[in-house]
Amino acid sequence: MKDVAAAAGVALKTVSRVVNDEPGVSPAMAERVAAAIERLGYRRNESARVLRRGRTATIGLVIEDVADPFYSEISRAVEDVALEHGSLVLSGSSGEDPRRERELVLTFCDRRVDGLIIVPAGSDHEYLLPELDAGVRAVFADRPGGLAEVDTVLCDNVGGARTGVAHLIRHGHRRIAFLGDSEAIFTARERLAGYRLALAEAGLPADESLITMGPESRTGAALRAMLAAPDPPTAVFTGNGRITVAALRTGHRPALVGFDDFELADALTPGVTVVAQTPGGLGRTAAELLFHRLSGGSGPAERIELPTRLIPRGSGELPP
Amino acid sequence: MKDVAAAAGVALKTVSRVVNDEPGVSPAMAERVAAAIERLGYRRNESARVLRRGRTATIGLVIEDVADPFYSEISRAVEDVALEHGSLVLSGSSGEDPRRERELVLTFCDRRVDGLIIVPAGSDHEYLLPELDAGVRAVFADRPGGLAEVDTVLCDNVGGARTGVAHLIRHGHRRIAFLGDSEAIFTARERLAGYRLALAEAGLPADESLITMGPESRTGAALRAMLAAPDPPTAVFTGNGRITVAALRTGHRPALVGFDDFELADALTPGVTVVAQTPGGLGRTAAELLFHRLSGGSGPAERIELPTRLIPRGSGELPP
DNA sequence: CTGAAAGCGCTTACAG
DNA sequence: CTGAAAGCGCTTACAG
Repeated sequence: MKDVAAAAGVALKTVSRVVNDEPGVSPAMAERVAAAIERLGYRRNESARVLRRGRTATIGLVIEDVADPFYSEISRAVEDVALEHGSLVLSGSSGEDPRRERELVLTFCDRRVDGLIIVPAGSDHEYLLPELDAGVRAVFADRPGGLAEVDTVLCDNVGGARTGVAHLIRHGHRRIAFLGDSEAIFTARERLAGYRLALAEAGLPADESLITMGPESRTGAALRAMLAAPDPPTAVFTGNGRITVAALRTGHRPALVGFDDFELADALTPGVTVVAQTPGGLGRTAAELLFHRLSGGSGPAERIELPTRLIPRGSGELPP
Repeated sequence: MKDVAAAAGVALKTVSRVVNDEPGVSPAMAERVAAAIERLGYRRNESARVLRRGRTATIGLVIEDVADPFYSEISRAVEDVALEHGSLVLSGSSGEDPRRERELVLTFCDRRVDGLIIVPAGSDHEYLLPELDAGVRAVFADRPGGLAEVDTVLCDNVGGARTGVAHLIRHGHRRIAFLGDSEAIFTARERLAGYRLALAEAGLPADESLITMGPESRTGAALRAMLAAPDPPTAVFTGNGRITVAALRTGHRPALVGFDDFELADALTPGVTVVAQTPGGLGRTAAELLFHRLSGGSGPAERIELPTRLIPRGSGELPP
């Protein structure tokens, strides 16, 4: 910038004005400065700018795993919204490890991100307090975090699971298994609650031997064991996309409704009936809420719940 | 830092030494400073550090679309390697638009990233030259860019396609269709070349009416038209994961080998035979090469080609 | 082992 | 409309 100022024969401040499109520069002078910028190939140093201004025009995104289609769709949506607002995205995968989540968040804060979108791996977010005090804005997505004063965007987990299970009941099933993710995960617990709710509403008993909670690596064995037992389930409700896929991999094809839509759900035989949420919508909503706050939006913390949608494709309409 | 220095009763430089684990601080003093840091909740301002040091410990990643599983696996691998080297990743999706690629890259350069990993959307990378001169390191991944002096990591596109098509020929097919992505894309052209090579090696004629190049939105119609024509193909080779999925969606199940592995390829009936590349390996190799350069690794530009692997699952072993 | 001074490249606040 | 000075929070280079 100093070189540009010298080349154009003006003061530093004038170059700064031109670079930032600030008003109050005569056209002639602006022209002269622009020419010097062009000639020298000058580009503003963002680090210096950040140091002075405080805002980095960067947000941090912490998800579980970018390689998981659910989270990569969230990523894409967040990225798109950020771009619309002239921001960039630093992202990182926590791998469901609360310590890693914390580390990533704090690293992002050291880089002075303006805001954070966090898919909480843990439930304790005390560590965020000093950062929030320092002015960082945060939004929890997909799951609530441990701080009530932070905006949160979820999907209707209970309602979605309830709808899916009710659908199986309507098609005549009485013994319906629930294969969910680890109970440590909020969404897994909520969906289990929706399952129980649907059974209760239909006056059906909840047989605990038909419920398994755990990572998808254990889904296959659990399903096989249930189907081999006396009085096996005639239908299965799977608690997320990875678990649905793991269940399908077993080769068994009981009646099935899965939480989360996934690629090729319609290409299998039969097509897989799902309760679809929109990860893109989740990401977009969280990002828009964040930028709303960053541009001064005030008011109490919001808790937004996005609807789900049942998509019948065949597997959920099989008779017992 | 000033506050910490005051609180500990030492000079700024001493605090800096402690914060950066520099040698030459007496244990007693280090202790005193550490206590003050703890007490005041001090955290180093990275922007100021960057401004002074030059290095940002951040790299930029430009891919086509994070929401595409192929690229999100690359992302994850790059992120992991970056973390191992204490770096963060700014990422962006170009959407196959060369202008968007350029914009993202230059924005990343404005933020003074140390290095770039680019999946080129365009073939003209003149715009990178000034940045390279300014000291940014770059690696092209998945496709070569327009600069021979830049390190490049690819997979063996020609060899992979050749192997896949030869596999179909070995199973008795004589009329094999090729459904590839747009000819504007390097990998699509290379794979088409591999297809032609395999046919030529088997002494089979290349029937141009069996070749379609274009985005996956046109795959379904193209395949249906081919199968409805007189003398239809008995087998299909699909040029990437998205196109394979689009072909499967038609419901038709000719013999098929697809480039790229994908989730559920083994759960379909029949299982889908694929030529698998390892997106994770691509990302990891590119990132490791980048960090090697960043830590001073010299020598001429490398061009690394990763092998592919044929995975027979049924669809590629169907007879004509 | 410890520190005082200068400077990285900008923007802020103020003066003219 | 234009500019000179101070300062953002660090690190570098040098002195003691």
